[in-house]
Amino acid sequence: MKKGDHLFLVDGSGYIFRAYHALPPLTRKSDGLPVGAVSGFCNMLWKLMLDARNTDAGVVPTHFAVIFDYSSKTFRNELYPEYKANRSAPPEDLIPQFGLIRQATKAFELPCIEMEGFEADDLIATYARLACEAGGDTTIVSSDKDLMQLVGPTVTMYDPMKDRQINIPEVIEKWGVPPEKMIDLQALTGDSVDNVPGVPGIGPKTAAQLLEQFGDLDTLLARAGEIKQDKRRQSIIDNADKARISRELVRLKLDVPVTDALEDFVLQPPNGPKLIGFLKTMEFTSLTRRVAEATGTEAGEIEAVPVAVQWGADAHGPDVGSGTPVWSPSSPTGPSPRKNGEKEDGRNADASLAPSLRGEGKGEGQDTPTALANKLAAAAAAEKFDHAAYVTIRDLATLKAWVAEATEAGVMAFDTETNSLDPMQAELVGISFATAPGRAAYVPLAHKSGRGDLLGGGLVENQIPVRDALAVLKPLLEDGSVLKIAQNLKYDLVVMNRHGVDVRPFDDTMLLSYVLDGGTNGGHGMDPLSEKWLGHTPIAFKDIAGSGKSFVGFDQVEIDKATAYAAEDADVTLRLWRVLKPRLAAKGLTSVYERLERPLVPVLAEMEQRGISVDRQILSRLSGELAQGAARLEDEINTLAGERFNIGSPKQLGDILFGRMGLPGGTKTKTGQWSTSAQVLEDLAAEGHELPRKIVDWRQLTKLKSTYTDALPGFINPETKRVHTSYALAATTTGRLSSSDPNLQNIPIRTAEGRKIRTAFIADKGNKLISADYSQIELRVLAHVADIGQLKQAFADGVDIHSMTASEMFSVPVEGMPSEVRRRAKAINFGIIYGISAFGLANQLSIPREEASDYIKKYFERFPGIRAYMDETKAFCRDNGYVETIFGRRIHYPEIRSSNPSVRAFNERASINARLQGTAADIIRRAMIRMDDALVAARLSARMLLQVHDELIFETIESEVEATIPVVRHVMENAAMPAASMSVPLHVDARAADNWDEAH
DNA sequence: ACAGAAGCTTA
DNA sequence: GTAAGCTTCTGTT
Repeated sequence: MKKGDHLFLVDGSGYIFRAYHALPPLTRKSDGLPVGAVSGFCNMLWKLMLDARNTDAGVVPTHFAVIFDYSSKTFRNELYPEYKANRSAPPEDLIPQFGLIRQATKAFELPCIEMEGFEADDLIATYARLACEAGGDTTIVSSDKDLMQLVGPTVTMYDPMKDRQINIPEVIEKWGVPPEKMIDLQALTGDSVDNVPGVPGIGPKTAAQLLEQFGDLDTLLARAGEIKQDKRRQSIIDNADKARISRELVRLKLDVPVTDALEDFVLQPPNGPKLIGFLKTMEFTSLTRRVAEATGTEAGEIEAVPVAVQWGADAHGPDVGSGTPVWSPSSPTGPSPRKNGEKEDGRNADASLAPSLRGEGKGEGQDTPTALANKLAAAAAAEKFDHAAYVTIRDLATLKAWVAEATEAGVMAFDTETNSLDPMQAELVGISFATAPGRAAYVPLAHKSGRGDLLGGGLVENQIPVRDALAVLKPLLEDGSVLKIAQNLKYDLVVMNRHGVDVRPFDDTMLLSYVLDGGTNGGHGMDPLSEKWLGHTPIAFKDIAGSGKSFVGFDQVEIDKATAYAAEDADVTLRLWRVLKPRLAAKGLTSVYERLERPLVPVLAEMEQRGISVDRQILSRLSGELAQGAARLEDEINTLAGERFNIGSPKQLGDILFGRMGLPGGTKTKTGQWSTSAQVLEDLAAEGHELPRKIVDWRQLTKLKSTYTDALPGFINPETKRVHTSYALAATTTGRLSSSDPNLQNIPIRTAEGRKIRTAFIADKGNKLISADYSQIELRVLAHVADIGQLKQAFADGVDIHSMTASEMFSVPVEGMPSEVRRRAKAINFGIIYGISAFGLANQLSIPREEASDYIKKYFERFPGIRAYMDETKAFCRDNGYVETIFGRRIHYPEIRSSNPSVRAFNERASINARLQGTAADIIRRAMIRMDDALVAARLSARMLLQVHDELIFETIESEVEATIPVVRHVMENAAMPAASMSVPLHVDARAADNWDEAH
C-alpha cells in the first residue's frame, strides 16, 4: 500500500442486519431459501466493483476487503460482562444468510476477514490505521455510528444504502461533535442495543453540549460539579465509572494483531465464471445477466455451484454463540476456538478469578467496577502464602502435566531465573510458573554443584535438560489462548527470545502498576507491590543468593531454596495481576496500558537485542587523548594551587579555593560545603582567576573519559560485538523511557570534545545510521494543549519559535534580531515547559530575580493562554491528585497539596511539565509501536536501535536509506493520530550517515 | 560493602 | 524551573 492507494473496507456484519431489515424479503424460488440480505449484499458489492473500474468515478479502490464479526464474545465482554448481553438471537430467516454472504464475498474474489475476540469494527479500525500509516486513504462501507470515530482526513465512510458519503461535516451535523469526540459522546449516551451503559439521562444532544462545554469526557467528569442542572450533575457524578467503562467499550481497537497484510487486499479483476456460478445458485437472474455482460462471460455455459447452507437455530449463525465457524464446513481457516475468556492479544479480565469472587460481584448486582476491584484487592490480601506447597518439577512427565494444567487454566504467571542481571548474557537457570493462587512450581534447569571451583562445577542431578524443557514449554508460552503474566516481562522476553521462544499473549504486572499508580510513592518492583497489595513480604533475593562479596549466581542456589523463591515470585505475580488488572478498567486506564505500554515491550526487547556497533579503536584513541589532556591540566592545577591534592574531591577543592587561596566563595551546598559547581567556577574564571577555568576543563575531560570512553568498551557484548542498553519502561514519572547499562540517552553532544564520542557509534559495513528527531516537540505540545494562537500559527508557518517569542515580547523585528534577545526568549520558552519560576529563570540567564520576574510577567501578558493553562493544570492536579497527558496517561502528585510552600511549588511545576513531557513521551511511544509494521509493510529492512526521548536511531542498508527516511518521518509525524489530532503539526528532521555524530 | 552527596551528561 | 543515569568521593556500617 502506498500514497494514493485507496482501501475499501466493507462492514459485512453490519450490512447483513441492515439489509435484512431494510430490504423487502426475498426467497429463492426453487426452495424458499431466504436470500434478501444476500441479494442486497451482492448488488452492493457489484456496484462498488463497477465503480472500481470506472476511473471517472473519483474514488477508485485499489484494495478491498470485507470484514465480519467472528463471534459475539470479545474482549469487551471481559471489560463488561453485560456487553451485548441483551442482544436477542437473529431472526430465523437471517441465519442461513450469514454463511451465504461469506460465500458471496469469496465468489467476488474478495478477502473475507474475521478474527476471534474482535468485532468487525476493531478490524476495520486497525486496517484503516494501517492504511493511513502507509499513506493511503480508506473508505469504510457502513453507516454504523460506532465507526464514525474513525472518520478523518484520510478516512471516510460510505453508506451504500443511501449512496451517501460520511465525512467530518456529516458526523458533526448528525451528532454535534467531530469524529474524535464520538468515543466520548458514545461513552455518555451509551447504547441500548449493545447494552453499553453510558450515563442515564444523557442523550446525544446533551452529551454533545457537555462535550462542547468541557472539551472531553475526562474534563467533564473531573469538573462535573460545575454543571448547573441538578439532576444532570448528579447523574454524571454518580455514573462516572459507567461512563469510563463505556468509553472502553465503544473505543475501537486500532492494534488488533491482524494476520492479513494490506498487500493481501489488492483488488483483483472479477472472476466472471466463478461469480456467475454463485449468482446462478442464488438464482439472482438480473444480477447474473449484468455480471455476464460486464465480464464478457457466457452465462449459459456456467453451472450453478453447490453451496453449503447452514439452517437451523442450533447453529446460532457465525455471529452469535460459540465461535465455531459454521458457514462453511470446508473452510477451517479461522482461528481455533478458544477457552472461556482468553484472547489472542492477551486481553483477559476475570476469566481466571475464583468463582466465589465473581459470584460476589454479580450477587450484589450494583457493583461498580471500582467497588469490584476493591473487593478483589481485599480478598487477595487475605489469602495466605505457603512455601511448602510449591512444587519442584524434575521430570518431563510432571512438566507436561503442569503445562496441561496451565493450558486448561488459560492464565499463568511465569518467571525466569538466571545468573545475570543482563538479559543478553544471562544463562537460563530455571523457570517458575503459577496457575492459581498458591499453586506454583519451579523447574530447575541448570543449577550447578561445586561451589566456585575453577571447573565451574557440574550440573546438579535430576534436572530436566534445558532443550527438553523448552521444547515442552515453547508451545505453552506461544499459545495464543493462554495468557502469560510476568513482572517486568521484557527481561524474560529477551532471555527466552535468545532461546528461540516467544512469549505471547502477555500481561505485565509492573506495567499495570505503572499505569495505575505512576508517580505515587513506592516503586513498581515486585517486592513493594507485594507489600502494598498482598500484605506479604516475598523472600528477598539476597537472602538466598547473598549480596556483595558473598553473592552467588542463582545457579549456585540450592534447589529447595530456589523453588521457594522462584515459585513464590510466580505466585505473587499471579495474585498481583488479579488485583491490578480489574483496577485498570475501573479507572479508565485500559487504553493507556494496551496502547502505550504493553505493545512497547516486544519493541524494546528487540531494540535491546539488536544493540548498536561501537568502535573500540575510536574510543581507545579518544581515551588516550583525554588522559593526556587531563594529565597536563593536573600538573598546571597542582602548580597553581601550590600543592598536590585530589582534584576530584569537591571537599578538598573547596578548601583550597575558598579557604587557603581566599577566593570569594559563592554558594554553599546543603551539607555546608562550599559549592564548586561549574557555575561557581565559571563565575570565578570570568573574574580572571586561572585555576577555576582549568578545574572546569579537567572535570570535562575526566568525565568524558571515565563515563564514556573508558566505560563503553566494557559494555560490548563478546558474542554480538555490539552494545546492548537496557530500557526501563516504568522508571520515570512522566512516561519517558530511561536507559541504563549503559545509559545511551546521555551521550555527549554539546561540546566539540564530547561529540567525538558519538563518532564511535557506527553502522556496520554497508549500512548507515539514520537519526530522526522531533523538532521542538514539547513546545508544540504546549501550543496544542494550552491552545496558544500565536504559537500554533508560528509552528504552522514554520517560523523560528524563539525569534517569534522574542519579537512578540520585546517588540523587535525578527530580522536583524540580536542573538542575546533570542537567547533570552529561548530560555523563557524552556522555562515555561519546566513550570517556570523567577528564581530558575534568573539562574539560567544570570540576571537578577526581579528582572526575570518582569520577563515572566511580560510573557504572560503577551500569551495570556499560557498562564490560564498553568493555573488550570495546577487546579486540576490539586483537585485530583494527578494530571493527564492527551492520551490519558495519569501522573500522580500526592504532595501537590502539601502545606510546605516549596514542596507544593515544586509539585506544581512538575505537574505542569508532566503534561507536556508525558504527552511528548506518549507520542514517540506510539511511533515506536507502529514503526516496525510500517517498515515491514514498506518492505524496508531498517530497524530501530535507540530512543533518546525525541529521537530514534535506525540502522539500515545503504541502498534503502532514501526510501526509509520518508517512512520513518511519516510514522513519527503522524504518531498522535488518530487517538488525538494535534492542532499543531509535528516536524521530524532525519539524516543518515556512517556514525551517530554525523547523522544527528 | 553500601548510601548519599556532588557533579556532569542528555532531552 | 522538568525528567533521567553514572562516576567519584566520603562517611558510615
